[in-house]
Amino acid sequence: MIEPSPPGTKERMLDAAERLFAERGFAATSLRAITAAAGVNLAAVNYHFHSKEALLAAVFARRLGPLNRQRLELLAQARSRAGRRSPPLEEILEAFLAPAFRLHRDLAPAGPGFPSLMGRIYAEPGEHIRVILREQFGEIAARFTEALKEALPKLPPAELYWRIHFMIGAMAHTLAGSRALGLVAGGRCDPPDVEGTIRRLVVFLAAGLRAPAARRTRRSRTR
Amino acid sequence: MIEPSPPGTKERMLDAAERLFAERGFAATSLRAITAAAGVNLAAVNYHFHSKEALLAAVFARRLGPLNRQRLELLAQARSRAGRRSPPLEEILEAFLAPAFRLHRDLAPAGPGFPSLMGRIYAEPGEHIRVILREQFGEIAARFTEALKEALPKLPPAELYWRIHFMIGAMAHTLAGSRALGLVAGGRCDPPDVEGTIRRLVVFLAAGLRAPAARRTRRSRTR
DNA sequence: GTCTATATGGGGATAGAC
DNA sequence: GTCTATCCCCATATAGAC
Repeated sequence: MIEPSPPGTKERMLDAAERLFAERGFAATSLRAITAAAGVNLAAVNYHFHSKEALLAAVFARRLGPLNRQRLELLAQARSRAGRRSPPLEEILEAFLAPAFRLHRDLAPAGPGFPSLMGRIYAEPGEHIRVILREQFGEIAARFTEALKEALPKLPPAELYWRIHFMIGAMAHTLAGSRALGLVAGGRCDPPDVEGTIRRLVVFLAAGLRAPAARRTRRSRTR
Repeated sequence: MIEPSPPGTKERMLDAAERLFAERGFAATSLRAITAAAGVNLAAVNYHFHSKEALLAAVFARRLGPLNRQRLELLAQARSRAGRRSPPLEEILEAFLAPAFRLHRDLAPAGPGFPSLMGRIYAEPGEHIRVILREQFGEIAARFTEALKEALPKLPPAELYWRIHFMIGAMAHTLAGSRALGLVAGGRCDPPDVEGTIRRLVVFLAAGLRAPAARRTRRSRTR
């Protein structure tokens, strides 16, 4: 569905890198492990890509291009449905969140590699990763921040920025498919239910974003 | 305030490890870098701790013991204030969140090492880390899940588990002090304002947790 | 484009003197 | 408890044959 043709060397390496980076983290994954999993020679990684870092960048570029295009398209659809008003907050959130989560399903045979990697990447240090994030998310962040501002005109901008930060945290952690869920739920949640996850996250985030801004005055700290 | 006596070799190593693990990630940080930063000999790490993984576990154990005790104490205080009723949702959230964020301030001279590390650790793969998380957070997760259930009696348990998951994601991402904030806010948020951050996060999460559970029926997916 | 072989450096861990 | 010196392995990257 995504790529029906038999994968060549380059694609097999991207697939393997995507999966192993997601499973073990960037620094902990060796090029040897990747080339072995892909069934290609070790030297191929330096022929097709330049370096390990460039391989990571290629992994991201391959998915995030289409993914971000889909996000913007869903946002545009929501805008055209809304006419001159702001689209409903829920539709903005869904346009942002759903494409990432649906990769879980659409890439099912290849495993949950990329979404999990995308969820983790926000937490990984390293300069190259910062660069990848800025390049891939800059426009998306600007467009959705603008849409959220219109949908929440009464929220002070600083408050909105914080809440977007919280939102990204919730999204990333959920995408990462973290073990932490098992800590608390004992297996009672259902990770494969992608649409349910999106819906739950949208409901949660919409309510959080709509909350009245915190007032300055609360009881003084005792500690 | 936390440790007035001059730090010995072991403490200096824990300090350096905490900071470097937070800045560079576990796998990307060498023991050589840690011992150099601490001003101790390389071999000391294998004398005082057993291995690199055991050093990481020691870093966590040193902070999470007091931190989790403080969380339970704040929860107990909220319970006693509330009498026979459930404590307000906001106070439960604050009991859970505030101790972690206040380390940012209380450990200020040593830098934001541990909170940032704690925020990132949820996203790091690796079996040892999973073990650390389970041992350090098991009781906390159980106690706070119970308190949240009482405060939100109408919320189906499965929904609550998901929302706790979202909550941990927002907390972790915020603790990690992520670069992503800069992406969206352009420096208009104020990370050092710890109490403000706690307040904002509590307001956001309380609203999300209180949202009516999502209904099954929404418009059918077009894609 | 793909392979073998290797250069070059760094990693964690440890032995054994002091 | 702390040091030096070293073991042994694995990392990324590249050279050069096919």
